[in-house]
Amino acid sequence: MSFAAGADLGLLIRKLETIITVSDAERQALERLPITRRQMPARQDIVRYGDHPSQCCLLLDGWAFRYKLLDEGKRQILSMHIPGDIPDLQSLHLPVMDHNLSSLTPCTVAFIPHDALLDLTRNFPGLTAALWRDTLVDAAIFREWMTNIGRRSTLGRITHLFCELYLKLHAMGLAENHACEMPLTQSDIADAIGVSNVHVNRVLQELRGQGLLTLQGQRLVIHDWVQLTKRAEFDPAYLHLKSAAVS
Amino acid sequence: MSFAAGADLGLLIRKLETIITVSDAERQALERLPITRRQMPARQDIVRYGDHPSQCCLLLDGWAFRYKLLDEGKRQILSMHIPGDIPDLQSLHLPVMDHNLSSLTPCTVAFIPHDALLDLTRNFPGLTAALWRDTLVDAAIFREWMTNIGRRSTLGRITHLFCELYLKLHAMGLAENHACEMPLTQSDIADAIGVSNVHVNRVLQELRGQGLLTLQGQRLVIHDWVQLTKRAEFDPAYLHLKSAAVS
DNA sequence: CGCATCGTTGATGGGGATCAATAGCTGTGG
DNA sequence: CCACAGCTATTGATCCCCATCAACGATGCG
Repeated sequence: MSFAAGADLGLLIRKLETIITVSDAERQALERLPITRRQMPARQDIVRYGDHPSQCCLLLDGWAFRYKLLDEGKRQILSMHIPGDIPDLQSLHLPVMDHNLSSLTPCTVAFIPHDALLDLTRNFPGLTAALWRDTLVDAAIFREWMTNIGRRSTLGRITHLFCELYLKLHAMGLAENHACEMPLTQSDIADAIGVSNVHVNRVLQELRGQGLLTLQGQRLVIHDWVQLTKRAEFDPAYLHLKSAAVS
Repeated sequence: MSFAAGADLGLLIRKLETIITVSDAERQALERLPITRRQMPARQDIVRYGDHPSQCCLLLDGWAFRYKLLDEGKRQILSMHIPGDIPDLQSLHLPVMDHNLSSLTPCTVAFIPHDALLDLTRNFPGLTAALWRDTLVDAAIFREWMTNIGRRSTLGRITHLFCELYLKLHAMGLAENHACEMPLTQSDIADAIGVSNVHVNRVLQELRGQGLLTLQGQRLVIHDWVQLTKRAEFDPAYLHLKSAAVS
C-alpha cells in the first residue's frame, strides 16, 4: 500500500479534468487516496464475471479492455481503456461483475478500495458528480458502440473506433499529430465491432489502399483526419469532452 | 406543477426498490419532489440530440425509447423504457444530449427539475447512490445489448430482447404468467437488434412456428420460458435486480 | 531456433440486405 | 358507416456482404 502516490493519482486528476474542473480541496483529497500498485502482464484478467470486487482499478500505464464471453467461445469487447481510466468504477455500486476486465498490454494499475472512494463521495459532492459523470460518459460510449455495431458498415465501424481511440488518447495528452499507439490485434478489433477477424483484415487493407491510414507494428497513423471522420460518420459529441477540438 | 404527487412518485420509489432499499426519510424526500405532469401522444420526441435539458423525465405510464439517427435515415434504438424509468437521468450530469428520447406509446410523464434532484443528492447520499446505480444498470443493459447485436444470431437477439423486457416488466409488477404488452413494431425490433425489418418478420414466424411464443396485436405470450432463455443465452445477472427469480 | 501468435490469402456458402409488391389493420373524415 | 390514407405485416426474388474453413507467411519471443 502506498500513501505517497501523488504522481499516480495525478493521472486520475488529469482524467477528471478532461471532464470537469477539479478544485484544490478535491485535488488534495484525491491525492490522499490509499492505493495499491500492481504490474500486470498483457492479456490477464483483472476482474472477472461473477466477482464481488472491494476495490476499483485505476489504469496507470498500458491499455485494458472489458469483454463478455458467449457460448462457443464468441467474445464481445465492450470498451477500450487507457491510462487515467477506472474501467470498473461501476463496481462501486454494482456489487457483482457482469463482464470481465483484462489487460491488453502489460499494465500498471492502482487499486483503490471502495471504502476510500465511498468516503470521498460522502465528503465531496463535486467529486461524486465527477465520478458519476465518468460512468455516464462510459455509458455514452456504449451507446455509440451499439450504434456502430448495429448500423454502420464494417469500414465505418473500424474508422469510427480509430477516431474515438485517437481522440481519447489526445485528450489525455497521449497522442499528437494524428498518430498513436494501437495495440489491438485484428481479432480484438473484430470482437469490438462485431465482425470476423478475416473481414477486419480485408477492410484494413482497403483503408490502407485508400491512403486514409497506416497501421503497422503497434502504431496507427491517420493520414487524412477529416476524410476519416467523414467515412466514419464520426461526431465526437458523445465523448462529452470539455474541448473536443482536433484539427 | 403538482406538489401532491405522492402517487406518481410512488412509481419512482417502486422502481428504486427493485434495486435498493429505500428508507422512510428518503421516501418522504422523494415524495416531496416538485413535478410537472404531461400527456404525450405516441412516437413524439421528448428530448432531442443537442438539447440542454434542465429537467429529467420520469415515465409514469406508457413506453418510451432512446435512439440515434445516422446518415441515410438509419436508426439505432438504444433502450426501451417502461413506467418507473427515468430514461434521461444521465442529463443530470451530461448537459448536452447525445441521442433522442421518444415516446413509443401514448405516455404520461413527470418532469423533475435538475435543481430538485441535485438538491436531493446533496442531502441524501443513499439516494445519490441509488440514482447513480440506476444509471449504472442502464449502462449494464447497454453492454448486454452490444453483445446481443455484435455476437448473437438474429433469433438469439430477438428472444434475448423479449426475455429482458418481460423481466423488467415483471420486476415492476407489470407482467405475470410470461405474458406482457409488447408495443414494438417489427421495425422497432429491427432497429433495436441491428437487422432489417423483413428479416425480423421471418425470424418471428420461425419463433411462432417453434411454439416458443405468440406475438399478436400488442401482446407477447411466452409459451416456454426455459426454452426461450436457452435459445437467447439469457442470463439475467446484468439486470442487477434484487430478486431475479422468475420460474 | 522452434513454437505460438498474428497477419494474410483463397475458396465456398449462407445469412441477411434490399427491392418490390400485396395484404391487413386502424384511425379519420366525409 | 363506409372510403380512404397511412402504417404495419407479409411474401417473393435477387444479390452480396461477410462468416467460415483452411492453409500459409510473418513476426516475435523464450
